[in-house]
Amino acid sequence: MPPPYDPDRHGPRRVVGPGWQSRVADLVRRVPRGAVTTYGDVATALGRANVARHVGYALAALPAGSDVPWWRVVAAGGRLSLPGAAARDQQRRLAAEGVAVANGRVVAFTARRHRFDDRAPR
DNA sequence: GGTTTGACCATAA
DNA sequence: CTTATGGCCAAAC
Repeated sequence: MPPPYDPDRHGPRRVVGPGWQSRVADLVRRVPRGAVTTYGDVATALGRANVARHVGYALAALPAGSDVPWWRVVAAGGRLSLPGAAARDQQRRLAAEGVAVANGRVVAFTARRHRFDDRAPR
């Protein structure tokens, strides 16, 4: 039996059905070092352009120590939309791989934006 | 059932 | 550049 879900420790569990979490994770894993993508791009690549928010929820639920580079996912326009201290953590992680962030925005966002060439099945 | 809450987004002013 | 608004979806309450 899995332990009971604890929103305080795992964040909001807002998914778009079974498999959503892992499909988001698999896609984000493909974003290479030094590149970024957006919640909307991930949602679109998964065939659900209207559930960008749930991409964020899925990432928020990742276990600590996950191999998923969640910090490479930013909001539209290259903005960092994480609450409070988490945004600084994300900025630090991005900087560690050469992605500069200034005033809450990824510098040269368009150039660093990753394109999901092959789209995923619905 | 209804209301609130978000790691969102596009658009308008 | 900024804020405001409406739309969106699913879980929590």
